[in-house]
Amino acid sequence: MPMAEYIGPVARASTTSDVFNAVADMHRREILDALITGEKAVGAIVNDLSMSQPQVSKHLRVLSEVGLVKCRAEGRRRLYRLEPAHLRPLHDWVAKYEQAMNDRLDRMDDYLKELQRQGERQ
Amino acid sequence: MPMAEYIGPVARASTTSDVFNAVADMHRREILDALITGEKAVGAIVNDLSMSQPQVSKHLRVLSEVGLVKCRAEGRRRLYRLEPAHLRPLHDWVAKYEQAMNDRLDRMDDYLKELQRQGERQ
DNA sequence: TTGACACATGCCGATGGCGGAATATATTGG
DNA sequence: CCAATATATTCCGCCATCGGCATGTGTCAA
Repeated sequence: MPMAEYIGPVARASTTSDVFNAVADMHRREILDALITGEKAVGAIVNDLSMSQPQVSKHLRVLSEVGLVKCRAEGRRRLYRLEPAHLRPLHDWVAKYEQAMNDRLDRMDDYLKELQRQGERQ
Repeated sequence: MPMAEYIGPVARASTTSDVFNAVADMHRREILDALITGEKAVGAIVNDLSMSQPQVSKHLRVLSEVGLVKCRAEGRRRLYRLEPAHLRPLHDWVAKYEQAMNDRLDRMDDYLKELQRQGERQ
């Protein structure tokens, strides 16, 4: 068998800067979860979760680049807030599978709900 | 300033085998999208998308490990099918943000729908 | 059994991304 | 201006992952 010439890695889909990758990281999800109650300063996030400050800043940068958070300066603090509308791509993508989801396994779920309704009526 | 001792990389959240990471990869999303119409053999996927066969097999392995696809042998072919129920974690996580999503930007959406309804009535 | 087909797996090089440490930048108070 | 605080950025090492290539494994057909 002839050894084929090595071609080399093809230009890979440049990662970060798409929402799917942004939320793939657990720590970034934790940060988003922390912001769900309202805007927070970086230091508050650092305290709430226990991550280093540079780590938080860098993750916030990634989240910012995909639009999932916005920043507002107040004195020497930066208040970050959620921009949940930018989860749309993710939401829409998952929604495509809900039909299939309902068609397959969640028949059982419907069945259970039906039983429940009948139980309530008696 | 004293040089701090280097501690080394902390045990990082072991990646693959969570759904978020599985769908973070564009090619894996394409494979899932290809399976949305029903089960397909590996070769069919290789043809539909244009990826190498080992690439497809490896991505299918990752998707399989997180339960997003199941495999069925038919002769010498392996038919893969979607298991959309395993998108639940993703779905539930995104759903947490829908309230915030509606509360913020989609007031405009509601407003547009209201206008539309009024337009239909006249 | 042999050969062809369908797929999985192993190995490799390269790249990206993550976290830690250190430093830079900006803002406030005295 | 100076020190302290709050955050961003830079540099670096390591590891995971990705894709290409080659090969292994199982199945069918003749």
